[in-house]
This record gives sequence, C-alpha cells and structure tokens, in this order.
Amino acid sequence: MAYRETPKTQARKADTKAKILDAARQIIALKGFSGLTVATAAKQAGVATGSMYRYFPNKIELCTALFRQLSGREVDEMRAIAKLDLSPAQALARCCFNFTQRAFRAPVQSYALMAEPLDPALEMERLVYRRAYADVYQSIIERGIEAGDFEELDSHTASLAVVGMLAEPLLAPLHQFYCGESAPYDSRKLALSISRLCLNSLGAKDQLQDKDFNEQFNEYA
Amino acid sequence: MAYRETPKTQARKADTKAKILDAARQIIALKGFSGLTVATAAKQAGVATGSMYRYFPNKIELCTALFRQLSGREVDEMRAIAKLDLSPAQALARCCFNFTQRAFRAPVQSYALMAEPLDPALEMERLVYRRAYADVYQSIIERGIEAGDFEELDSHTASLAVVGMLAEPLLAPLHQFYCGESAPYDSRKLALSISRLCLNSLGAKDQLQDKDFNEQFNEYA
DNA sequence: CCAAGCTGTGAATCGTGATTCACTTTATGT
DNA sequence: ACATAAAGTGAATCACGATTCACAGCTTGG
Repeated sequence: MAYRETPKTQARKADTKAKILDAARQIIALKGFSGLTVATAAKQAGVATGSMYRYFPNKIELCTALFRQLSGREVDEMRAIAKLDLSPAQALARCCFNFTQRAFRAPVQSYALMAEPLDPALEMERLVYRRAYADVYQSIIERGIEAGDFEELDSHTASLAVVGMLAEPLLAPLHQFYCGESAPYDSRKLALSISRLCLNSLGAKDQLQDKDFNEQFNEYA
Repeated sequence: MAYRETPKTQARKADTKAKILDAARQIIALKGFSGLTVATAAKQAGVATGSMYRYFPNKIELCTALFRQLSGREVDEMRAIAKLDLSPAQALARCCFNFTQRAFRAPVQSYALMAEPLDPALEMERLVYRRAYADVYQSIIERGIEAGDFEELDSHTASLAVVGMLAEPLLAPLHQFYCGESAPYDSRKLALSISRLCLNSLGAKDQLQDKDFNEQFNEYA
C-alpha cells in the first residue's frame, strides 16, 4: 500500500468541489436551475463531465448542496437581523426591506430559489427553507406578542403568512428577469408597501412611525 | 370530395376531448402533474396514446387546457364572492375561508395548481392565474379603501400579498397530501387565522366583529 | 356502393441529458 | 523508481417519455 490522503490532496479536493459549486451558482444566477446541466456546469468549472461525479454522487446532490448554500445565506441574513437589538416591529420591517433588496440584487438566482420549478427532491428542500424563514419570523412575532406590541394571534400561521406576503409580490417582477425581459422596477417602494402590510397583519398599529419606514426606505441602496 | 364535419361528429369529438381532460384531471387529483404522462392519461381515458394527439397538438397544450379549466373554476369562485352584496371585509374573509376550504377538499389537485413544479409554459399560466386572483382581491380592497373601511395603501401590492398570505400557510399541509402522508389537519382554524391576518394587513381593524369570524367558522363544513 | 377524408391504434422512433466506464494521469509512501 | 490508489477524461450508454407514423376502421356526400 502506498497512497494515502494528505492535507494537500484534501485541500485540492475541497477546492475543486467549491469551484464546481461556484460554477453552478454562476449558471443559476444567469439562467436558473433549468439552465444547469451537468455538462454546462462542468465546462464552466473547467472539469470534465465525468469528474463531476467524483465530487457529487449525482446531479440532485449537487443541486441540493447549492440550494442549501444559497438559501442558507439568505436565512442567515434574516437571523442576523432578528438578533440585532431592535424592537420586534423594527426587526420585521428590516427583514422586509433586506429580503426585497437582496432579491433584486440577484433576481434570477432569487427566482430560482423562491419559485422556479425544480426536481421534487429540491422542492422538498425549498419547503425546509421556507419553514426556516418562518421560524425566524415566528421568533420575532412571539417576542412582539409578549411585549404587547403585536396582537395575540397564531404565531405559527402568522409567520408563514409573512413568508407569503414577502415572496408573492416579488414573484412577477423576478420572473421577468428570469425570462430575460428585465424591466426597470422600483423595488424600494415595493419593500415599503410590503413592510406596512406585514406589520399591519400582526396588528402592529402605531408600533412604527413614518420616520422608521422612511429610515429604512432611505437606507435602501 | 365526400366527407364533411357534421354536428354529430363534432359532438363526438368534443365528448372525447372532454373525456381526456377529465381523465387527466383525475390523475392530477391523485398524483399531481408529475404523475400525468400522455400514456397514463390515454389509458385512463380509454383511448390509445396516439389518439391523444388527435385532440391536443402536444402534452403542454393538454396540460395548459387542464390547468386553465381548473384554475379558472377557482378564480371564478372568488369572483362570485366579490360580487355578493357583502362589505369588503366580509367579502375578503369569505374568500379566505372558501379558498382554504376548497384547497383541502382536493388537496393534491390544489397543490398541483398552486405549487407543484411544472413545465415553464405552465408556470407562466400559473403566474397569469395568480394575477387573476390578485385582480379579484384588488377590486375588493379598492372598494374597502374608498369606503374608508381599509387603510389607504398600495392596493396592487396588497392584493399580491393577500395571494401570498392565503397560499403559503396551506403549502406545507397540502404538500403532505401530495407526498401521500396525509395527516389530519384542522384547516378551519387555519382559515380563521388567515382571515384575521388578511384583514389586519389592510388595516381593517374593527371592520369585522368576532361574530362575523365565528359565522364563517361555523359555516365551514 | 364508392372515394375521400377523418379518427383510432400502439409499436417504433427520437431527443434530452444524466450517468457510466475503460483508460490516462497524478499523487503518495516505501 | 515502483506499486498503489485516487482523480481526470469524454465518448458511449442508458432511461424516460413525448411524439410519430403506417395501417385499419368509420363517416359522409354523391
């Protein structure tokens, strides 16, 4: 026996794996998952088709890894906001603005994660991440209810409703990008409307003043 | 020349077309679009695979026709509610209850229409019908704003948010049905929570009394 | 009854893309 | 340098369903 794994080969292996994932991400960002074939991803990553299978057992696993990586980042972003020292209403408003802003920064990728038709296995992942978003919102909502800032309501359903409220209005414009018909779109106004609707839905009347919204609105780059 | 179409042959043709659509619908209702192949639909309809192509130029057109038929019914249901002589708040609440109730009556079919991964051409149709739902809600919302029952807000975004609020909380349970893991679920409570959230989001505080909600809640079969 | 033109059939064909595999190249430890 | 085990390759294979097509059975007006 003579060959053994070394830190060096392990590092190279991890590197290539990351390179493949990044290549796949670039494709997603441009064409969505529908444009991602093993062959194109291989070419983009600069490896042969067959090599892909040294790093991922099959295409689904590759896609799943990518999906988790990208969705994970987004959810983490929301988690980070939830951890800031903000009132529940402020936290939620900021989530609305950030989510919208980030979606429009990488519209095709966002569409791919949020709504593009996917393999059933990935659809399952999508549900998991929706639930993860909802968990973040639910914790904020419960904090708000305890503080008396929000109405007493079913925080579980409310959190899912927030997920829906946030995603649905973005879908049509994001789909445009996905189809390559990018029209200019005032996503800032959209975020403003959505944040109002979200807070209203929780009965957060008077929790945020116009100035709070305006602050978010103006920070929105 | 000797052959010509007659009312009789036209009727037979229409009949078979309807039979095929209904066969497809049955499959959707059981397995979703992913279970719908030209071959299985043909067998279910009692015709040969090749015959399918006498009635629909290709699978996409068949699916599109089916999708339109089923989604059309659902949207019509909402339109009918919008036309009743109800206050905007009552109309919206009723939409929430009806939508939820109908979704759970045919859970797999509803999941298929609302969220199952589909061919891009069908995904386009889905967007169209989401917009159609939103149009109905928007008309109600605008009525509510004019009447001073709802807050002044962007009715376009609000209508989309309502679509999202209504759909998202149903998704996880409906997906369970789609996966064949049907767990018992109290959809009535869900409808109640959702209707509260919807009305809240529009700033419809005090538009509906508890008794209004209870009425819907109790009518829910 | 006949010719013309539908409608019905289902096995064979086709297209798409994932996956495999026999072979080459590279890395490792003795 | 050598034997061994991975990693790299890309053309060939495979799987899955939609679609086609050559032929058979009906309908119709003349």
